[in-house]
Order: sequence, then structure tokens, then C-alpha cells
Amino acid sequence: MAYDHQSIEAKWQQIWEDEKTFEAFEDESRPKFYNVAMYPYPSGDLHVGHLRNYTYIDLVTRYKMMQGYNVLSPMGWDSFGLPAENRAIETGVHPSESVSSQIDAMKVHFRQLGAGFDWQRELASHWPSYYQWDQWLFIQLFDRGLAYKKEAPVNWCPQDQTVLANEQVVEGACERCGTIVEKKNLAQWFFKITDFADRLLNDLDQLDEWPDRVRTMQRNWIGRSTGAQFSLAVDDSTDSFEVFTTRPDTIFGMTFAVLAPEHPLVDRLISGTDQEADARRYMTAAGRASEIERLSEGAKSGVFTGRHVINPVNGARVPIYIADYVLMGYGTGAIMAVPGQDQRDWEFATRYGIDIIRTVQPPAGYDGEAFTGDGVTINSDFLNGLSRGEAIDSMIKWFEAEGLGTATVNYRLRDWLISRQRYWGAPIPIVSCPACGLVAVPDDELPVLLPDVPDYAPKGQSPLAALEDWVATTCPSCGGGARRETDTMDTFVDSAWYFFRYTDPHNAGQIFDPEKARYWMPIDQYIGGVEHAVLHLLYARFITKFLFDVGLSSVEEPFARLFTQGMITLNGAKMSKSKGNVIPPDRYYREFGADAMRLFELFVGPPTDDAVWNDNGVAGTARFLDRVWKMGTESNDYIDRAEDDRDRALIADTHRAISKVTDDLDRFHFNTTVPVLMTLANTMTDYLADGPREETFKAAYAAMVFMLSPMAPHIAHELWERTGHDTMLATEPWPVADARLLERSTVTMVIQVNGKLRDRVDVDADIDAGDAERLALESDKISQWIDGQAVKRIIVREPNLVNIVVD
RNA sequence: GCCGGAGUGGCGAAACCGGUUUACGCGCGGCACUCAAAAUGCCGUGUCCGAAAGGACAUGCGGGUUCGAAUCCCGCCUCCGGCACCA
Repeated sequence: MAYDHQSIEAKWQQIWEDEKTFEAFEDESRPKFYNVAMYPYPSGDLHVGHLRNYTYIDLVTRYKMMQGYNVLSPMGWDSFGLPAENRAIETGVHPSESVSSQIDAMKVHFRQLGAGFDWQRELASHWPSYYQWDQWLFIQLFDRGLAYKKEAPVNWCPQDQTVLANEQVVEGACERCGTIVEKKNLAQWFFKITDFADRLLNDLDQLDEWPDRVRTMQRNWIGRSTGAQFSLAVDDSTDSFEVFTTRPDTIFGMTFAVLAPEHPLVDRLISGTDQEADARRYMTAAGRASEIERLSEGAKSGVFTGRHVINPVNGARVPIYIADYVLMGYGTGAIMAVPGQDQRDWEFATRYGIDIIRTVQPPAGYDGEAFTGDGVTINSDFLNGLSRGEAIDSMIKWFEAEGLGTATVNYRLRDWLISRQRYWGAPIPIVSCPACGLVAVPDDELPVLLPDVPDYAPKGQSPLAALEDWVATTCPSCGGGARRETDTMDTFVDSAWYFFRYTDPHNAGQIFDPEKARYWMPIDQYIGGVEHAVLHLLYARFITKFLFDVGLSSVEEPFARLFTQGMITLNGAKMSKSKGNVIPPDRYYREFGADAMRLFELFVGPPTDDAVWNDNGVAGTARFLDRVWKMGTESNDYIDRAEDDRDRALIADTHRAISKVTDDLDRFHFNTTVPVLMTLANTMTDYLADGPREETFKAAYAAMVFMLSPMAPHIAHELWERTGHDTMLATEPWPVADARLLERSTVTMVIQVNGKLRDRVDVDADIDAGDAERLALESDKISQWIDGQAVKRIIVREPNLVNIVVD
């Protein structure tokens, strides 16, 4: 009977739902396994690239379940955010309506794929029962000074009409829409992630089950550098300013100093100097230029202030410049410039005719510009002759003794800007009172519900600001008139802790029960796209550390093991609606079934790598499933007879397949598991062609069905049932290979002459070295190749190889 | 510029510890079944020479280590990803 994938897949999807096969409960008697796919934005249409990810997560769920783990694999929706809101602006449909229908469409996809999720724990960030706890979390941070409002130059996307976090600016452009961002001075809400910089950096070392690439990206993003911060006094003035340097050892080479155009001291310094007009003109130009323009300009530009600073180590009087290659946002916004040892300073000094003094001896014959390598310190008085490290230490001691500075650590990481001037997000639960200042909304008034608005269009401030009745409120502290915060939270706040809520999703009185979180956390396997390497994955680590600090989380790191899957591409391009190269899975479901598609998603290539979609591939895996089906349902003519060599060989091959599939699943080498099963099926076909056998074949076939269960669950469950079992295959124990059967009694021994393959012979696996050598020399082919030449050496690696070395 | 990763048939890829290169699938060619086609099954399929037996050459390029290298080392080339005036 032909395999009817349509009705059989629907049948098992219904059974898994009815029997609640994937609902999980805390159970201290079994090891837990918390398995999470990054919760998706509900975009409705999934394409074959998305399904690779969900095939992997479901494979892990089913595999770990069969291995006896108490597996939790929940699913939820990252449902706040711009796409729903932009759709609302176009169509007038409220985002909550469009999001709900998208969620329904996605659930149909997951069901069709046969994905085993615990739907009883479903959550969505736009549900008030969820974002209430976003708001609660915000207040916890606020109460501890870790959420604060500050006016600062921030990234503004003119297209989306909202500010962006640093992490959301990619090469000077909005990560979402690609528009060049502008700098604006605005009062915005920040989370003080910088307080956690050292922990976020150091704990990366523990995450040895994370891809190195992601850890490196986070390290670079945090960007810790050590050095010294010290004070430079302005000549003829009581003013001074702080500078940060990683190279205090080069201070004798300082021939100028530079302030960022936005530095607060600039105005006072230039006032009344001959250079004032020039300087002001430069600052206006620099302020107008976008970051991209500043970067692309190439040659460093700047302007002399007319003022000087005194080098504290030798009293040298050096000019102060303003230049936009110094950034206000890093360090102190001011530097000592040492062109001899810094390439940027070198370029600037060359352009403006400033002196260059080398303080590190370059190697003989060095003809480069600034020398940034290691060498002996020169031209530096009491530092002369010291190595870089010694000179740095000496200088820091000197600064400390003089009271001018100290050793300092600087980070590239900035505080996380979380307020957004958009509608579709969680309202920030703060009230601004003329008398009391910024006051948190009390817990018993949460959630601050997101009100309906007549107009979603962004106008530079949140659409909520137009709702005067909503904005006007009373102060929770003094009862006087006050105004609500109208900005909403970045959706990355929602996603920074949702995996805690999964552990206790219906708790109405608490963000989650710490005991339930303790049972499930940390996530044993987290799967998602590498595009979140420094966004979601960093924020979630930060919030987890905060929850740890306040006693809610038992772990400091949320994701014990991280897997980042590659993309599916088509004609060399990422699938996207805008490119019009999206392949929907529907046709494959219809023609070949979800199981065949799942197998091809596994088979298509190494899981971490991008893979090219091949339209014929699913037909190939469907053919394989068809063969397996026929073998199980059409070969009923078993005969009874004693086991022979052929039977023993089949059983041994089966155990080798179990061993290999188990190893490969453990190592996430999913692409190599499918060929193992295909090869086993080919072996079984050959076996059947030679005449059916009873018990032996049944055992091999059962192993095939078990191994298919996590990969192609529908057909596997159906075959399990049809071969006379009334248990649920999903919860049957995973087969274990018998180590004694894995070893072969005979192997093919390769005979080489001078490393080139010349003959092969079958030998007993326990052949000794002497016999192997003798057998090799007895070979006719080999004696032809030796042909009288002197045998210099014979390398024997019994039982696999003999290599005869001749002159 | 700096930091990662990769380069193996017509294509996706295997080869896990240095030991039979190219498993498995796609594609392609042939055959069987069929009135025919589809589906299915079987056989073949790295390149070159050769009728065959067989041989030579092949893992981006050039060297090296080794009895033996896709794998280790050195130097290049190309592609992909990340960071990029971070002082």
C-alpha cells in the first residue's frame, strides 16, 4: 500500500495534540532538558529557511525525550515591534488584530511540520499578562538606579522616527530599514548594562558550549581596554581636562592634544582666541556631518584652538586641536596625541605639520609611519630602556604619586537605550511629577495598558503623547497632577527574559516562581540566528545577571549551549520577501509531506553553514521514506530459520548505524545522520532481495523506525503502530548500540608501496603485525611493484594498512 | 586595516585521531517495466590515456614535515562573516 503522507501526518499531529505528548512538568526524578528556539516575530509566512531551524529544535526535543530527559520545548511570540505597527499605519487594522492572525497562521505551519511544542506555555509579548512583567522588571531596575533617563546624543532613525540602541546601528545605518541614522540630543531611558560589563565579559569564558564566533563578537562589542586616565592642564588657565590612553608609556611623544568637537570645554577654550572663528566654523560642519560622512571623509581633519596644554612629565607646551576623529562617546572625549606611536595621530600630525617624536625604538629598517609594535622605550627620560609593559606600569605609578591620574578600564559598550517613540510596545511605567520627579507606577497598578490610538503614524514622539486623557494622571507619590511617560520599550526588553516566563507562564502574582525557574534554567540548548550575537544574546545575559542579583534566578548565564544555524539561500541570496525569492513549504507538504521535507532540511548541509535550497532534494528524501515504508508494509513473507552470516552482518550494520546516528545527533551533525539511515535502508533492500528473513529483519527495521522518530516522526510513529505496538514511539527509549557488535571480524587491509595504494586484501580483524607484513609481501601485485628494488622499511598498522618503502 | 571561518566531482556534500579521497543525495547517461509517458527498479557516473587489463593525475596555489597530508607547519590567492577613527 502506498504511503499516504497527507492523512497519516494529520492523524499523528492530532494524536500528539490530544495526548499532550509535549506538555512538560517539573519532575525531580528525571534529568531535565530545556530546549528553546528563539521565539519568532509572528510574520505569518514561514519559508523553507525558517523551517530548518524548527526542524532542528524539534529533532532535539524528540531525541532527548527518547533518551529519557524531561524535555521542555515551549513556543511564544516576539509580537511587539515595528512591522505590525507599520502595517497598521497602512491598513488601519489594529496591530493586535493583525498579530493575532499572523500567530494563528504560524501555528498552522508548526502543526504541519509536526513540531512538538508545549503550547500550554505559549506567551506573546504584546499580551498585557506578559508586558505587565516587562514593566515590573523596568521598575526593579529603576528602583536600583539601573534604569535612568538622561539627555544624551543618541541615534535617531529619520525613517522609523525613533531612537535606536547602539547595537541596532549597523555601519551608521538603521539595522531595520537601512536609513542613515542621525545624532540627536534627546532625553531617553537607558538600562545600565555598563555596570555589568566586566561580568558579561568574564563569564564568556565559561560558555564553552557557545560558538567561538559569537563569544568573539561579544568580546569585541564590550571592547574592554586597560590604560590610564590622567589630567592635562591648559596653559595660562585654571582649566584642565582628562584624557584616557592605553599607552601611557608613550607620553613623552605627545606633541599635541585633541578634543572632540562636542567636548564641553571647547567653547570656553576657543572664546576670544584668534582661531575662534575658524574653530566655530569647523564645529558647525562637524556637527552637521553624519557619522557615515565623518568616516568616509578619509583624511583626518581638525582645527587649532589657539590654546596649549602642558605635558606633565616634561613641561612641554603642546597645541590643543579640535578634531572629529576623537569621539565624545568613548573615554573622556579627549586624547593626548602621540603621532610616533599612533597611526591616526600620525596622519593628523602630517597633515597639520605637527612634530613627531618616536618613543618606541622600531626594528632596524622600519620604514612605516606610526610604530605600534613592541620595542624598547626611547626619548623618554626615566622610562628609557624599559619594555612597553614596564613603562606603562612606571607611568601609572608616576601619575598616582603625582596625583594626576590612575590606571583605568574603558569599555566600548554603552548603556542600553531602551525607549522608543513608537506605539506598538510596552509603555514605560513611569509618571513625571513636577514635585516628585520621575516616579514608578506602583505594582498594583500594573500593567499600564497600551491604549488605543486614532493615529499610529510616528511624528518624532510617541503616538501615545496625543492622548491627553491618558497622559494626564496623578502622581502615585504626592497625588498631585502628573504626566505619563509616553515612550514605549524596545522589543529587545521583551525578549531579554521571556525564557524565564516560560517556566511559569500563568503566574498572575509574580514575574515567575523562582523555584520553577530553578528547575528548568539554564536553557540546555538554545537555537537561533547569529544575527542576534550582540543584540538579544547580550541583553538576555545582562537581564539574567540582574535577576540573579535580586534572587530570582539561580543561574548567572541563561544559555548553557548555543547553536546558531546557517541560512537557506537561493541563487546566492538570503530568502526575503523584498527579493521575491522566498520558497514556501506548502508545495512540499502537499507533494511529499512534512517528514520528507524535514529530512531534506537536515540533509541539505552542515547545520551551522548556509545551504543552497535544491528543489529536487525533497523528492530524494521522499523516495527514501517510500522505500522504508514499502519494506515495512509489503514484505510479509517472513520465513523461520536459523541465523546465518548474512543475518549477523545485517545486525552488525544496524548497530553501527545506531552508534553513528547517536554520535552525530549528540554533536549536532544532523546532515550526516540521514545518509547513515539511507545506507542502512540500501543494505536492508539488498538483504531482502536475497530472500526475506524473520527476526533479524524485524530487529533492523525496528531500529530504523526508532532512529527516524526524531527526524521523520509521522511516518515513524505510523510504522511503529503498524508493526504491532500500542505505545507512543515518542516516549520509547532511544536504542543503544551493542559495542561488541560494532567491531568487524574481517577488514579490508590496504597495501601501499611508497605510500601509493597498490593492493587490498581481506584479513581477520585480529591479525598480528607479522602476519600482516607477510601477507602484504606475498601479494602478486605488490611483488610486481617492488620488482627487485631494495625494501627499506615496512610500516604496519594492522589490520588496516601496510606500507612498503622501497628505493 | 584588524579578528574569525571556508575553498574536495556537474551540484549539495562525506572523510571525526595524519592511513582505501569523493560516502549519501541531486543531476546526468543507459537498461527494465509500459502502447506511450509518469512513477518505480537496476546499472553506470572525478579527470586524462587505453579496446581492455591497467596506469597517470586530482582536495584553491607554491613550498615544507612525514613511510604516508584534504587533514599538521610556512607563504600566497579567492570567497564569506564580524569589527572598524574605541585613543
